Amino acid sequence: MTTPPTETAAELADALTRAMKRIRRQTMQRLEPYGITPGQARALRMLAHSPGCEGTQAIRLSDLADRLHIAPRSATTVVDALEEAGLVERTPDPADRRAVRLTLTEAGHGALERIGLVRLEVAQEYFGPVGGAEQEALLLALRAAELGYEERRASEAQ
Amino acid sequence: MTTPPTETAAELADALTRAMKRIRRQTMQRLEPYGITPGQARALRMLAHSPGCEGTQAIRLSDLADRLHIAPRSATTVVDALEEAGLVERTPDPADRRAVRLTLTEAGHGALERIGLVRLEVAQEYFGPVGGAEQEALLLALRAAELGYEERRASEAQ
DNA sequence: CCAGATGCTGAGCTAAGCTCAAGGTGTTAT
DNA sequence: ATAACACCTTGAGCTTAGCTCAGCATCTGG
Repeated sequence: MTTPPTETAAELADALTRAMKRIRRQTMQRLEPYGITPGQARALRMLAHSPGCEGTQAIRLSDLADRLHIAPRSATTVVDALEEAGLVERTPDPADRRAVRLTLTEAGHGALERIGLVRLEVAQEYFGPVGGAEQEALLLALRAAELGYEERRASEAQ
Repeated sequence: MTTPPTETAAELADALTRAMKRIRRQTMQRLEPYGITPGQARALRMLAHSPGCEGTQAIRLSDLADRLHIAPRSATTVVDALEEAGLVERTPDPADRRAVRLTLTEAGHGALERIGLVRLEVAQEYFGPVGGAEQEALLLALRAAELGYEERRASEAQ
């Protein structure tokens, strides 16, 4: 639609791939000393985005699995490790005794903060050479693409 | 340096992560019917970027490993699969009988073409909502970031 | 109050990486 | 010339992060 810029999009995808690979690599390396694997970091970030403290209930294991796009059984394993490391706690759901609620411990919040800092640091380093205004523009463009993607998916699912 | 746009960079990294995840997922899904795994696609693309036909010699297995950032032993496995599928050929290096040279077969070139088309298609779909000019700008920004990264790495290695 | 759905986990599998070691080749210094 | 060392590939066996299937405990609609 609308005379596509043919190759630009593909090169964009390539550049994005390289960027992500590098950013992930860097982040992983700097997180390793803390004993945090990428998978654990993802899980912690999901937990952070889910209230779990006041108003709403803490997230349950299967919801975590959904958000991470992994099978519930796999989430069990991730949470095992996180609990072993003292970063999250399994607490029984008072309202449904089958379910397990997950809450971040003090140490979990600490880890999360470190993760945030590392991510910020790496991102700033990587995008350092790009001007602030251009960064904003880039962000807007990516958001536009995201939005389009989500709309498309929504309409496909009817 | 230069009053950093603090959060923008981090959000950028997040947006990039989501974009990549989606693009990879789509590409993978559309390549699956052809029986091509992402790892194989990566390898084929590397082989394509390496002459292998005229002037210079075809690439050797350990070079492929280097470029894919995997251990030589792992490249062996990838190439096994590719050869099994009839997409590449191992040929003995006349000049060094330890080495194995890798060349794309006819079928390999065909597969490569399909891969290219799928990648293009997916990228165009994803970045469709972003204007052509903005796509160019995005690409330039990413290239700037890449360049900075490469310089940094080069200077670190002295 | 019971049949079927739901939530978690044990057991065991797969894919894609890894290391270590060995066999066949090159290369270089004595 | 040859001994010593370095290099290319691959066999064997391990690790990690995911998966499915089955099973138990628990909920819930009829």
